[in-house]
Amino acid sequence: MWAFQSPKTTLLPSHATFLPRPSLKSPICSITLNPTASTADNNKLIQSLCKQGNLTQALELLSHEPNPAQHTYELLILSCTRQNSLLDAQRVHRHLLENGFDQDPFLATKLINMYSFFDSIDNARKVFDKTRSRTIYVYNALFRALSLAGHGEEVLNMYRRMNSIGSPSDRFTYTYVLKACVASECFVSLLNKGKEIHAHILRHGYDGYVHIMTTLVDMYAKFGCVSNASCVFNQMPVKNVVSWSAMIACYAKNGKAFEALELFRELMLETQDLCPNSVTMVSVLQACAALAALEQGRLIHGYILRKGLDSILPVISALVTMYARCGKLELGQRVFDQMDKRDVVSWNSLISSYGVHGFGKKAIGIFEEMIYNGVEPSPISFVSVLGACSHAGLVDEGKMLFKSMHVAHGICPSVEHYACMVDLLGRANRLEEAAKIIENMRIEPGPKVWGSLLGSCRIHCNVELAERASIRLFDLEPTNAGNYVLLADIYAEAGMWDGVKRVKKLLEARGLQKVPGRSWIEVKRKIYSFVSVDEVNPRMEQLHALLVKLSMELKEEGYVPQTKVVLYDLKAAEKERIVLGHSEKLAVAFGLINSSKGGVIRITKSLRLCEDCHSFTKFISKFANKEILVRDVNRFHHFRDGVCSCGDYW
DNA sequence: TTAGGGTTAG
Repeated sequence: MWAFQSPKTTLLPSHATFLPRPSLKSPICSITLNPTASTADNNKLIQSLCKQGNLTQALELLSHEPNPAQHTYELLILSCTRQNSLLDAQRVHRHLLENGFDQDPFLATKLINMYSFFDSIDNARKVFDKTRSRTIYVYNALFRALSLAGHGEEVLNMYRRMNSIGSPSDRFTYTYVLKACVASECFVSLLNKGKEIHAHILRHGYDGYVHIMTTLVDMYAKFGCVSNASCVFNQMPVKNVVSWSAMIACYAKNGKAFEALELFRELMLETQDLCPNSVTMVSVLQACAALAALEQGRLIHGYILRKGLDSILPVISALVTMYARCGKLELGQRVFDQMDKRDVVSWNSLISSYGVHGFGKKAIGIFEEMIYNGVEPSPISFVSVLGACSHAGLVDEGKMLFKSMHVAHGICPSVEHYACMVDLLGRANRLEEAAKIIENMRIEPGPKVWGSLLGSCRIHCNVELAERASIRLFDLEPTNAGNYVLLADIYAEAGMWDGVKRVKKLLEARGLQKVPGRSWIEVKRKIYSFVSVDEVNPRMEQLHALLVKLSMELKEEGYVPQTKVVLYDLKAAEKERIVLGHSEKLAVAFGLINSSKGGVIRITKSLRLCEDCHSFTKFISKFANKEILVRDVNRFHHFRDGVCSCGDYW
């Protein structure tokens, strides 16, 4: 047996004593061997080298030791992942096979976890396949690895086989299998699988485990099934801060920002023993950003400072986004400037913030500054910067960036990137070029890409291309009412009333309804919401009266109502009455009544701002001498003195 | 031996 004596003997533990024998020099790492050391000594030495992080010497010693212990391999595997060295990991694996440990289920579990860490899923699978004694740990490790790698269906198939051979699941299995349901593209079929597993959990009495139930809340959240998620959450016998955070995140991510803030309020008021943490705060900030609830966001920022959560990177990135999305770009920039360290997500937050405010060149500048600072762009960096180009009409710059993605940064364009390019070209009325991009795509264009094209067709009223995109969209997303409405809008603008009727019939036949646009405004920390067809809102009469008065006055100043988007073949006066009731005009009127002199009116809209509201708000900003900030579904419009920051390009 | 929620875009 041979042991190595490290030159840094002071680092070694007391058991690593060396006999006074003539020593040999290792050619590789200049450490001295002790030929009399026992296997036990060698194992101890390798283990201590691993614990010290000295993987090179541990491996060198391993190559001379034919009888390493199970625990030695365990520490070596851990050390390889800590040092992020796949090559060393494979060396350990080979050694382990040569020494007859290939059927050890404990080490198989460790190896599967190790290969999962290195994203080497084929190797993880091979280890599982070769292990005959498949304990629940081995199964769980593979389920975890496959779920993380996005192979959800494979996990579910194996889970079925596992059940059929009578191999029992444990509480860990359920969490991994639930995760598998959302680790796949085939959402519809796997939602049903998730529901089946939910039933298994109830049947086998696992519904008291907080981890499993929280994973279940998260699974329903990721499928967009908010009511199922809240049902599970409400029935949980024990909830902790993670369960609350999962439910708040569910609301924040699924367009229920009001509910997210309300649940956070409940957490603060009704649970004395639970303290929100950084993860909770990120979702709460997202909800504030979605509602443009600046005052609430400021309060949350104060809470974050008091709790010392202001140095956590995801929290700061969410703060940057919150301020920018509440119209306070300069505050977002200030938070970013004060960061001690930044990661790619922080940079992406700032890039997209400038993007939604229409500062395309500035967004490109930040993107370049990020690279100059040694931060490699991520796929989302490109989505952000291409989006910024699109809002600002920077077509050539966007095309260059798109090209550089693969050439300079080795990132293959995904569906999201193609959707950005289609949007960029489409908005700039280069629709044929946009269609050409889709034709030449190397991957299957999904609904996002066709949706971008249809959106651009709506802006430039291109009936022929819109029909082409719609055929694909109605097939890919048969229940998305928004696509039908866009096509109907295009027909209406083109005066093709038969087409409008046809699409409306299709919408009805599929049991779908047009989702009305909604606008919000925050006044004295309270959020007021408006929809155009709101008969129960007690303020409606007063707001309508004000809008009629304003409309008459503005017409004298040159305002001409744009009624071409009304989906009915009606007389001009009737169409005018309909567009005057749009939700953002109601919010503007409410803001005029309730804002202080010199105060900015901030409005958020759930859809794209319509042309009439855009023109109306420009006039109001001039003749009421008001600064109005409207965030629509895509970007900001900053109205001041009769002009909009988008330059009428949106 | 293994587990749950979050960051940026669309």
